[in-house]
Amino acid sequence: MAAATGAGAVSEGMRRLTQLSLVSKVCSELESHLGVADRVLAEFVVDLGRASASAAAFAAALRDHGAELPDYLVRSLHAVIAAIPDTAPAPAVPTSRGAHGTGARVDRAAGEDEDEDHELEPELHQGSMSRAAVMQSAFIKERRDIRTQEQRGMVDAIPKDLNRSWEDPMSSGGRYLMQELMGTGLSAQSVPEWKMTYGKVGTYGQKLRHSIQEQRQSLPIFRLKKELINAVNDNQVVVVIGETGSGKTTQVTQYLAEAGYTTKGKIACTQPHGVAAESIAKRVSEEVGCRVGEEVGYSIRFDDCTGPETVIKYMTDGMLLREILMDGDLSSYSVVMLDEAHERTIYTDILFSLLKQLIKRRSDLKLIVTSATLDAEKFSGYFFDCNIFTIPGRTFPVEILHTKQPESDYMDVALITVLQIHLTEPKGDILLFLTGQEEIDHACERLHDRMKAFGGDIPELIVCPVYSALPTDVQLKIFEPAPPGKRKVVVATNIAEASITIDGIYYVVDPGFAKLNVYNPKLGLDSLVITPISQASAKQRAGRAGRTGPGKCYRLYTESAYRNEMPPTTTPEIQRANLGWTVLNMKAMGINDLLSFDFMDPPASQALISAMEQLYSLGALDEEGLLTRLGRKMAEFPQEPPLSKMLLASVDLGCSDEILTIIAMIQTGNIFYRPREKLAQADRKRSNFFQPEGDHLTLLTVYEAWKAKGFSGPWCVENFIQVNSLRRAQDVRKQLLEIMDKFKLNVISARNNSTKIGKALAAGFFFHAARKDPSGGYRTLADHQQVYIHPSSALFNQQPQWVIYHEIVMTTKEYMREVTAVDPRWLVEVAPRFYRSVDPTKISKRKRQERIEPLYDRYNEPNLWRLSKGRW
DNA sequence: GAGCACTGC
Repeated sequence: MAAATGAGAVSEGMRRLTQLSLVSKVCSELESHLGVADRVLAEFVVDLGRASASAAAFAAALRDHGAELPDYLVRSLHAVIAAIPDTAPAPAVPTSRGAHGTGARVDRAAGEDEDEDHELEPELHQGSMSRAAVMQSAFIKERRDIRTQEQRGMVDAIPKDLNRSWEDPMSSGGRYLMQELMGTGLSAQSVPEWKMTYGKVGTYGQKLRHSIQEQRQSLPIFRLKKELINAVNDNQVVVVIGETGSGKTTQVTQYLAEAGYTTKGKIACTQPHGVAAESIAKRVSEEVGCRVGEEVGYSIRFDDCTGPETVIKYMTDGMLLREILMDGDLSSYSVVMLDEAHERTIYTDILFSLLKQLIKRRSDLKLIVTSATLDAEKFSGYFFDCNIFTIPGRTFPVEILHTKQPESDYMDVALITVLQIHLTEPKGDILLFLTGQEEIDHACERLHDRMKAFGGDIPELIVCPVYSALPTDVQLKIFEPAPPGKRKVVVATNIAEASITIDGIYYVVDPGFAKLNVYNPKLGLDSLVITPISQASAKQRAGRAGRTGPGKCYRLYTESAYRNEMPPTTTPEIQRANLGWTVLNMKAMGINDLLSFDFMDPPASQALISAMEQLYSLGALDEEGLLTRLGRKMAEFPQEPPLSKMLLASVDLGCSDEILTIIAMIQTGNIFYRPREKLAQADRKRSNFFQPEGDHLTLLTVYEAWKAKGFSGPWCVENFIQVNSLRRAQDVRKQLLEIMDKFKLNVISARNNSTKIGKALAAGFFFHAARKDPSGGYRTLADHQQVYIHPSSALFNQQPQWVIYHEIVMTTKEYMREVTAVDPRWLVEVAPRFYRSVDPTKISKRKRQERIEPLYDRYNEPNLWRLSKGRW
């Protein structure tokens, strides 16, 4: 079938087109007859229809599987099929349930050759029916699942208009991209089929319809060019409200360059996301007519694509913060544009304050802060009541649909909605927001499977997962519209909410929710919480549907939930994150009085204090809260302070080679790949790497083994290891190594001396120590919390007396992740500010067993740390 | 016996 070409294929395509419109008609008919609540049944029927090669087959399938449907429905469906003008009576199909009228079939397309049809028909028919048989059990099961949801009131989530048909002529030969990819060297056995389409997505080049200049001039900002330049000339700070699609990000820099600002220095434009900085720089360099890295460049972690000629520099906000650390006056810049400032990353928030001070010192420096409408007044107020410049957006209306009742399981409803859009809505790509990688993978897999089951019967739906573990170039490709006649569904996290331009999206499905990292300073513990998104985020998401034309946004929550339960804006990151790294860097910039620092929205003072306590116990701050020499070195490393401490300690201990690798691996995360369907096999493979000392050495072992195999990709696949993660670890390691070189820190191997490695680990993570508890599990030494070794740990079956852990995750229990066994004497040795051995003659029986205790109770007496003396 | 994002340096 797949190979059918020529007239046969045309007639097949025509047949399927007719088939499709038939199913649409059935569905719209269903809707008018049965109302919304039966749309689940409609889904089922649609599925049956898709699996059938003809109306007759459809009718037969209805009779065979109709036992699951109410009689009245089966009757009315047969009536509908028979009444469709394009159908003609076909030979009755024998059925056990007797006759509900006769079956029907689709007319052949005009001019079709009789013989060919005969040749095709049996094969199509059989193939389709056997597919239908395979699908039957799945559909019935799924329908039951859906029915359960129906009882929970979910069915109204399914969008209404089923009566529209697909506008574009689809390609009948739309086969699966994976078939083209066979033989690319990827092992089909280990890589899920739907993932194999990655490399193909976006390789179609979209021809630009207009010249670049025409495009630039069509942007809403173009009319305001002169006013904008004047505003910047006349004001040192301007807040710019640039709505989506206004062109501010790409044009403002160019206008200011044309106005002569680049003769006095560079123009910096910050972005919260590296992918955005990179893609924008590429776009702007096209417009300017240079290569990236010449006049226009970008600078993100691991990728500094700038040169001596670079005058327009797109960069991450974190990168500009690092530059301020090196040059407090930013003397090489004439303009700083903080773009997407409403996203309120920690870095933008600190840049706010630093730049506010800097413009007092440098009257020639221009500052532009872009903002969403909602925050503009606040931003202006913070920057001396500066002027607000509004650029209207070029957006199309977006119809917003809410559900009538709350959802309890957004995932299924989201998938049904996507399919519904695909089957019934006119052309346009779909963007679905989910909360995490696993959800995305799961969704893509199910969509792909479903589409495969449909075969070539309906237009192709290209499934595009987007999350950070994917290589950047793949992500960038995904942001192009689908080729004509095909539809794309981008399944993404909040990464797609803003910053990144995705064209061709007409439909947005927003369940939403999002995962937010919430830091509890009292417990010193990060936890990921699925929380409802803010109204502002919801608007952003909906806006994604109106970039290319009028769109629709399907919100899988009620309008009342939107109004009453969702917060207007998201809490700025600085008020919910662990501030260790931030505080260390501020100290390194010479900002000592953090409690009276001019934050736009100050973090809780408890969060600042506990960050300072942690830095003190690591030896990065002294008793006065001033940066130590050790702290200064730690600030050079782009990672959490405990990791930097661990690395610096490893230099003295003589195991920095190993610790470098461990740090790179631990920061990368997601090393082991555990596909749902091969959990046992994946876990077996993983356990081959287990080391008796614990997870840190296990990670080291994985990396070393990969290295010994020449950094081989197939080896990773074989061992259920995520090759992208290892490559990133390799990058991180390389970067850390460069910093080590810069400061002439020795890279020494411990040569299997695991004690050295253990001590280095303890030097960074001594406050994450726990002791086996007689009542089961462990208790942390610092605050006696009950915790457990994570079942994925190499030590899960060992349960050693004393351990240190990298982090605690709260899931069903409080689990320690990345656990290593330690000798408690190491703790006293490496962290004298935090632990001391207890005099056995002066303590209680219980304490005598422990023989080690934290030096102070940091929660009840937060200031006690000032009393302890230590030498660093 | 398990569930977890994103970004940034």
